[in-house]
Amino acid sequence: MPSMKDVAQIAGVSVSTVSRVINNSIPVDKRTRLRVEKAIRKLHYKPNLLAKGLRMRSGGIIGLVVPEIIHQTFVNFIHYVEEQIVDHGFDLILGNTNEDPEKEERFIDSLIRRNVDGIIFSRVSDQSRVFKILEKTNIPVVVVDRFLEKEHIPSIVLNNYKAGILAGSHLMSLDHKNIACITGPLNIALCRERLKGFKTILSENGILLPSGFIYEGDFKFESGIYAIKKFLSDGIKITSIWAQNDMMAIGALKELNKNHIRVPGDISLIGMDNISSSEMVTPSLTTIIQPFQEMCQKAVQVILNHIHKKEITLNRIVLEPSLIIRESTRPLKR
Amino acid sequence: MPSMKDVAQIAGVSVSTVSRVINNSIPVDKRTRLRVEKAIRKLHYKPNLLAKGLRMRSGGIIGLVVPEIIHQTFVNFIHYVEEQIVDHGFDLILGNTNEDPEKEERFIDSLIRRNVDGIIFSRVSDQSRVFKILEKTNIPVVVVDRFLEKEHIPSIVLNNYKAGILAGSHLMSLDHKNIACITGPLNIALCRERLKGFKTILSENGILLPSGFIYEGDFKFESGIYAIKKFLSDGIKITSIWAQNDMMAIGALKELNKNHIRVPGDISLIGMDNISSSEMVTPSLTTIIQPFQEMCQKAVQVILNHIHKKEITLNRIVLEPSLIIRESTRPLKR
DNA sequence: TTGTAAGCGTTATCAT
DNA sequence: ATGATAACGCTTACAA
Repeated sequence: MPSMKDVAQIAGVSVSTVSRVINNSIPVDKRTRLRVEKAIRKLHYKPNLLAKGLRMRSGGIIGLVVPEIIHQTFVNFIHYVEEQIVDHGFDLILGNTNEDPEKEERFIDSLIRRNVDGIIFSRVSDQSRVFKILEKTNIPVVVVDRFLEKEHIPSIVLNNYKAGILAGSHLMSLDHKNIACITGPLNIALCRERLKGFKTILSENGILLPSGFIYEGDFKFESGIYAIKKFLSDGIKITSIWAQNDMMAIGALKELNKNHIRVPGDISLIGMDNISSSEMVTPSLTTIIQPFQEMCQKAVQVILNHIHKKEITLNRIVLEPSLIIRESTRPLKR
Repeated sequence: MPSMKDVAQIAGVSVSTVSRVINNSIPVDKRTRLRVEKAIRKLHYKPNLLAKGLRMRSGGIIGLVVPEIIHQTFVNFIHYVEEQIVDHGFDLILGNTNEDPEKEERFIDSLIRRNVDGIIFSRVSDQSRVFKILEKTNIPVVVVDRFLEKEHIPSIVLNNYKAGILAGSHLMSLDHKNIACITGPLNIALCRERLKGFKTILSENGILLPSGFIYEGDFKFESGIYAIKKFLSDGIKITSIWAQNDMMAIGALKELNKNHIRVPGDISLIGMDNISSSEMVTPSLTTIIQPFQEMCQKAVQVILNHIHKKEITLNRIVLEPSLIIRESTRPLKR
């Protein structure tokens, strides 16, 4: 690979001049600029990014930390973050922590040592020790899909409370009164928020959500299956269910099918996330959409603002979910 | 961030000694080594990777090029490649080309300028100009899921012909004789291979696959829907279908459901890829498994071999598909 | 407008 | 066994 030196030699100038031409930082004489550009073309010269990054203390890289790769939510984050990032001339280093604090720490470490320009986390735990490490680096950081109570770190979150409201309202608008909920892990705040919104809107309309009507799952397909098994063996009478993500909703659908309970004929079903399978299954799922693309846009924006020393976002940015009605919900027949 | 200089100062040695301790390249006196290590711990010192990469002409990075991110096949590649790579101490830079040659070129360019240690492609086109560029760099390169005819670049591919054989054999073992196929884009070699295997095994058993029984799709959900619409409007009589990926199979399933054609009651259905939805739908899909993990392992292995100057793989490595039987196929009733 | 030279944080060569 | 020193390829005062 040719270096600036080579270009300088061919153009008959010094390396600083070449640098100036490339970054057009300082005015350069038209004629010499032309000579330099010609040399650059001739050699197919491209500045080395490590040298540049080393010198500028800025690697031209954004790190994205996900707790899992094979999971549509994070695939969305990866997709949209990549899209945003390359648009702004950065490269993306992807790291999967597998929820392992040690892997997480190693990855963050590596990012710091690469002079990254920013780090985007999706769904870290409050406990995560990495924030302590990052505090002393002034590397721009943002958390997506999770609000950290204690830390003063900007986060982009969904209005999960509202999601619960949307699900509940829709079901009630269809006249359902016997309603169940399959939640995600309740040690995750966003699951509690969703449930809270759901409960609130129901109770405001005089509908109770007994604890037996709530099944705590883990966001996986199997949870949906177990939930239905539980509901069935408990013999509770319900006409509708909200599952806090599509995966569990589809699990529920599968188990309902197996027991010859029709959706939406006997039971209306709502999911959340709008994963691709949600419109592929029969019946297609009524679900709640998270604006993933917008979340990632905001996340990258927060980083860029920080880099350019504009307003540093210290609070949270809240985005709104929306309902998409498909085939799995219908008015209660009397 | 502290540098070697800081460590050296505290330990009262020169930077070279610090470097030696870290890389234990050359023997260092036990006592000085201890002093240095203490200083390192005290400062939480970690070598800067850009400086190291610049000096060593090796960035400690592997680039992964995918044509698309939101697509289970590539999600698999991303997942397994990441897994492999960090195991070997590299970081992963991910680039999505969106099938756009210009984006592809920019990405490769960026990788080269970062002194990457290897590049893994998934499914590039034969036309791709980047290989010309890469030829002069002697950066290890490997292609997954695609065999490049012309170039002498190692590739990891599936035995797609065999996949066709597996699908056909399974259907015939269930006594099916009226068989249709929904293919991927036939300008992609692997689709032609799959079809060829399928046709071959059928004809060896005296079963014809008339052109009207073949629908050329594009691997997307909608293709499955259109295929069924076409078969139905053409009025062809079939009892089983192989779709060359699960996405299209699920589309077909959806459209069959809509037309009250039962799977597997009226029609047996096979997919390919074993995407997560394939066991979530009802009936769960009989499908063909690609050993994605193994493919990625081999890919990384090829890169590592090249790096360590061991045997440089110049040929293709072929891996075998396997059949997993679930609910969507059953013996033909007479 | 241009060149010289120092510095970013390493590793590697050559002395000592 | 250890230390200077050059070099990796770039940017940026400072000089000219």
